[in-house]
Amino acid sequence: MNEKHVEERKRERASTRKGRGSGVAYGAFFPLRWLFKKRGKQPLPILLLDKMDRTPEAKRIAAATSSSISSSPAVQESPFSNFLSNLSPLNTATTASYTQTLLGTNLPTPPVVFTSPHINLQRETSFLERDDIVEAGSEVYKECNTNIVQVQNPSFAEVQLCSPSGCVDEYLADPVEVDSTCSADLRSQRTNEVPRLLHSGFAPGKESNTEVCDIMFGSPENEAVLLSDQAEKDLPLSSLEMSQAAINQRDGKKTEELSRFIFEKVKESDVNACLVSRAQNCGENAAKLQRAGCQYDEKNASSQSRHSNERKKRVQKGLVKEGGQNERGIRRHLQFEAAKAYKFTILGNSESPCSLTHDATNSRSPSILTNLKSLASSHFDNRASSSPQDVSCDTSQFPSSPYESFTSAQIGVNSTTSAPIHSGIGLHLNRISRSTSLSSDIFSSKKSTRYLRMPEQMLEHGSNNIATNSNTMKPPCHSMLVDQEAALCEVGMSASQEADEVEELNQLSPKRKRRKDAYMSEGCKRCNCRRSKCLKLYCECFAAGVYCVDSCACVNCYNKPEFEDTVLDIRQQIEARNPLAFTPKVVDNAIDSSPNFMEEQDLTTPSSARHKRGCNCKKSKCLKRYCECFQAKVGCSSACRCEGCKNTFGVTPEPVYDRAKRWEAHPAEKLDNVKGAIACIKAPAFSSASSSNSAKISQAQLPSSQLQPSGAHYDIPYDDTPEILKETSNPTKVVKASSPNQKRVSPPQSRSRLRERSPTGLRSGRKFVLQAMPSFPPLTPHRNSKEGTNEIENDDK
DNA sequence: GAGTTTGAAACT
DNA sequence: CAGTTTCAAACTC
Repeated sequence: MNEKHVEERKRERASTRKGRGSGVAYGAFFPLRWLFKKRGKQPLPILLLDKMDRTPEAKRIAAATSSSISSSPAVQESPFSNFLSNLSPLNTATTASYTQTLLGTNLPTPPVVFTSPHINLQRETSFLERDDIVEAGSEVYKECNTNIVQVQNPSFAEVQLCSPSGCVDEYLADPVEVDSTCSADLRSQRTNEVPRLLHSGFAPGKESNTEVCDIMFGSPENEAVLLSDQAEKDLPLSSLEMSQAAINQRDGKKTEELSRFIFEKVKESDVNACLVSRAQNCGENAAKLQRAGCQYDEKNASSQSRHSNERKKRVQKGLVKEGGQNERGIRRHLQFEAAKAYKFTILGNSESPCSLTHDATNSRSPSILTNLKSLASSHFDNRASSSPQDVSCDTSQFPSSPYESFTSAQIGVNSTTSAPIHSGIGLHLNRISRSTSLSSDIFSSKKSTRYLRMPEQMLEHGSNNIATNSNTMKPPCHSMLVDQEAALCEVGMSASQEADEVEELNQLSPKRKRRKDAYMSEGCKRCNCRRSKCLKLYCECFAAGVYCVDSCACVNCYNKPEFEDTVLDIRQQIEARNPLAFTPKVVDNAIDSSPNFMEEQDLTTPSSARHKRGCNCKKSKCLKRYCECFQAKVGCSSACRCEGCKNTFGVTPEPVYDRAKRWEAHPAEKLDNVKGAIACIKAPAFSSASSSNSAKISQAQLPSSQLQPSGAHYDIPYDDTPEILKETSNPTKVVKASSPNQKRVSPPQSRSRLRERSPTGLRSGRKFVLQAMPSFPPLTPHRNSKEGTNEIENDDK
């Protein structure tokens, strides 16, 4: 942190600024900025927290940061981009309007990464009736309940968020998926053509580019025809019942090819141009789709159509302040991971568990499916409670940027169902991102659960199964570009939950009660940061991946949409230090374990969840909210290093730390413990997880075979192999396997000896765990390796 | 509401 | 990387 860096950053942004105004959809290029960063073409800006203030200069810097996303001149001037810029003129009011809004050179660039309602409002609207989606969703819900296994690709099994206000859905739902669903065959054909083009070489010629682009993103003309035909044939809902297998096959192939293709395109710096073209096509599709959607409305949903049209008019007139009262307390989730996922895909990182291939293979993870199931359940529960008039669905909210598409993707309906996926650029970047971060979609669907209105609730309902799942499932990619605020704040709680809330509220201290009350009334979490600028993990909002809201009492807050770039930078820096920094603190054992284990676990108990890193309490005895485990209403696990733990949600007979110390003092006991652990492992079934003490024991002694690789087992303590555990001759190893406190347990010589004996075994095993987890993919290759290193180090500890 | 305690996060 | 500092929430008075 020094002045030099500040100046460099200013200059860098000033120079970048000059390149703006190219008429390129801003959002579409944003990921490339990340790409260039990662590829070393642009140094990572060093954010100077200490230098930041509310001065105009600082704001200017922040604004400049936000605006420094335009494509490079080189890209813009490439033959390919020139060609594409002449293609697919924006001839619809929709596109023109939106493009104009975004491309105004003098306008502050709206936050794209954090999909903003404002952006949405600027778009012209066309509505599919929400009831249609809801109705379709009901069908899917049945499907999910009866045969969840059919959902082979969780990344597409997104849950339509259905807030009472409906505002989120309205602006994010995208009916193109209907198109994509119905045109699966056509798209498959296109997909099949991609390899041919790729193998035959890609020349930046006009025809080839056009062809590839159309194949890549789908011909807008064809899609439009399909849409129209579909609408005329009155097919929209029937399309929802299309074979999931066919869809997945198609998507799987396509995304894989797309990722490859995009990677090639990035190399040629022409992806921007291609995206431009597709952004334009997207606009065309929007108009066509809009027409198609209107036809359908007229035929099938006259009453809803009326409401839709009324709302459309209001929106067009700018009279609808989306959400109305319902947007109070609304905030936007930070959406970094989506960008990273996209970037990752662009980079074609084969190491990433986020890779498409990985996605395809891991998408069948039973735990994922289970989570999906619960999510679907909760989602549709919410959906069922939505009032009809609030379920209109704006079909024209095409994302014009990848980020917006991410948003839609995340909130969009399960593609198995009516999954709104965008044609054109949005659709495909979206799909890539979704494929790349398959779990994130599902996990981020936490917004669809009534327990997860806000992060704090996620913790406070940690004892609840669904909440636990959601906690667990809040992924590193948890905060994908989502405009989920309304949902987070609006989704209601059940009566019992509310009663619990009230009871809990009554037990709180007055101050805490006020805070809690404010929270409950606001429906959103509020921070009170004074010095961190809400850009550190100290800030609960920031740590939760949400923007601060006006009701926050924070001072000098930078965790706001207008500082999105700053937030992104900071977040990236934090994740560089700790890739799991933004992962949920509480994970569900169910996710960490095999289906068998899940069956044997009582998932309704707090013990089914545990704190990811474990607490480190010394004085609170894990009996106060200082303790993160206690706060999350989960039992302390073997990951904890607490002293004198009396966690009522799950207390080991003997705190691990104490036990570790005892072992250290009396090594002879180690062997006994080892034998006991092995005996426990060999036990046919785990004891009831509802036992408060079982959490630590079962987790610590769980054989790795049951922990991997299906789940998001990114935690450290339990991933040693059974072989290691079986080596009872070396008690230290068993201590390692069963306790995260090995750092304090293992004598240095033992550790070194362990390394000597198994120089690679543990490392590979650790990496396997990390790479096998679909839910929390490393964000960058660097981080990937770093994380692996960290895990190894932790292992050594 | 002010002050203290606590433990996580950040820093050195 | 262990120790220290910073930070904000939790808690007490």
